[in-house]
Amino acid sequence: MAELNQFYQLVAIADTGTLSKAAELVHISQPALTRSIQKLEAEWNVTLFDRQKNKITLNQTGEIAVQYARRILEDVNTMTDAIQAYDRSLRTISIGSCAPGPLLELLPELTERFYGMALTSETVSAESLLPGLEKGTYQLIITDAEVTIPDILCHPFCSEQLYLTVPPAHPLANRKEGIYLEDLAGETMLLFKEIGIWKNRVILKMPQTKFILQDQDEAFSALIQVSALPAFASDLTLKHGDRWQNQNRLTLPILDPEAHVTFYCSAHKSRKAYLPGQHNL
Amino acid sequence: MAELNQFYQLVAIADTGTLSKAAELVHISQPALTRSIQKLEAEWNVTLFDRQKNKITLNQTGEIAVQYARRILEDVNTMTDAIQAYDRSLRTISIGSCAPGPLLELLPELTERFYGMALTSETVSAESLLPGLEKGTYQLIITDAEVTIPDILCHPFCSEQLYLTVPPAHPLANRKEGIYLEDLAGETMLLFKEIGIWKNRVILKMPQTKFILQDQDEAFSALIQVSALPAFASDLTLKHGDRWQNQNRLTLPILDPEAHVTFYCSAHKSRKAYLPGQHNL
DNA sequence: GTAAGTTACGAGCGACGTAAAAATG
DNA sequence: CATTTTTACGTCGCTCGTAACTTAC
Repeated sequence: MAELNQFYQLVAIADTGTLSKAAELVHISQPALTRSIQKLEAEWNVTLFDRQKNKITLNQTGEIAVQYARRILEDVNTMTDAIQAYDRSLRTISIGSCAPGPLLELLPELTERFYGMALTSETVSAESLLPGLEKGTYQLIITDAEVTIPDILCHPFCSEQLYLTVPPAHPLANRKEGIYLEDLAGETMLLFKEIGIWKNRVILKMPQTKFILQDQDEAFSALIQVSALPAFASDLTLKHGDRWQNQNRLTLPILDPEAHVTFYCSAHKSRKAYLPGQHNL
Repeated sequence: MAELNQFYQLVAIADTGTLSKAAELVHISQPALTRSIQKLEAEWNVTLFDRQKNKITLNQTGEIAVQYARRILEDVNTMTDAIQAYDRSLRTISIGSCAPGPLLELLPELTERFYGMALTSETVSAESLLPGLEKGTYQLIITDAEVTIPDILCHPFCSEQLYLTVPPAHPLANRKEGIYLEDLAGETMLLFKEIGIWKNRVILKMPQTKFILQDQDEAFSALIQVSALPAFASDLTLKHGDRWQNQNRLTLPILDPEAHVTFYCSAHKSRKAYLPGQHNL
């Protein structure tokens, strides 16, 4: 039987023009390549090359063979890609969340419970979560509202409380009992860009506040360190991130009701095992 | 590198359901098949089967792999078919003729001069010869008129003279000087079916004559033997065929001008070598 | 002389088959 | 007990690389 190996060698000869260079390309000796091609010709009982004493050239039959060989090798490549991608998908839990905070709670738990599986997570718009769950883009989604759809299991998962962090010298620093969003009117704040649902719940209700956006995690931490600007935090980011460690800042709870969210975790009932326990509730 | 061999084995497992039967199908021992499949899985770093202790079943990844493997194996089959067909076409001289007689002259000569090449010939309608030559269906055509087309070489090749054969007891048997087609009015004749141009030149001009058609060569010879009916022959069929041997028949020349034809042989100038010498001219 | 292709020859590795073990019904 | 799969082990064969030869530029 002809083998892919030989197709590969054939294409290499077509690409390089000589047996010697092709042999180098496919990492065998030149005589070995000669024999391999001779064997292929014998197998098919055809002539693929015009042979002069020290020169070989693809003949018409050979050109046709190379065309086919190229296509088949490509097909085999897409085959292996597809197979490996599918296999990986079986070992991967993809998580979509409407906010970054719950992922801080969820990922460590899943990492531990499903050792050996790959976890991918992203914070995306709330509207794309349910379609993503149904199309299989996500096996697990985190929403800020309960999901009631047949075959989809939904548990309350955790809550998140928003805080303001300010340097001790900041005028608001003495408001230990908490502040309201409207107290921040006229202020300039640092704001992490990927905050999902918080944008609609909080930021859009603060038209009087100016925000300096930052989408890189490290850069954000650095800015927190060097600037005196207030910024948002939450019980979850405070609990998990090292973003706030050693920052010498005060944390003041936001008292508006929008600043407290309950998150729900949903998965298809066939993926029941992925659903986490309840946290912070 | 994964090899076609393994694809074949994979498909065999999918088709038979067990390693044992598949091993039999692909003519290796069952442990060898186990190893080969294990190697494939290791190569791709993927699991293709659900394994119980003494049972294996294709998993989803495996099903996908089988689908691809089937298609690729089919593609390889069409590949080899195409390559071998093309190679054969390079070693084949296809001849189209407007009459069977000249082929009797031509084929022996070409067989000798192009030993190792395959010859295919057929008697077809005169109109399909030139298109066939230009499309490459034929490399050589025999016509009853000269061909004058650029890049096409045309030589007069041979002539054919029509005869009537009758048993000695036939009323026409004494017409040694020859007869005319109209003399056959009212007669019933044996006629070989595949006569190409002769149908238009001769048969259609004999509305008063009845013909018994026969398209099998051997059956025609047998009928000649046992019947007293007149039939057509020609100098070429008399020279070459054994159809007339030991038939104890008289041959009378047909005196009509239509009964004598000059044939021309044409080929593309790139196939100049195929053109035969001149015969019977 | 250099570079390319084919043939000859010997060696090593890989795939094969046999045998044995383990599990299932 | 028959069937199926996996592992172990020894052998055979295939393919490889080196070397030598031929040819061409």
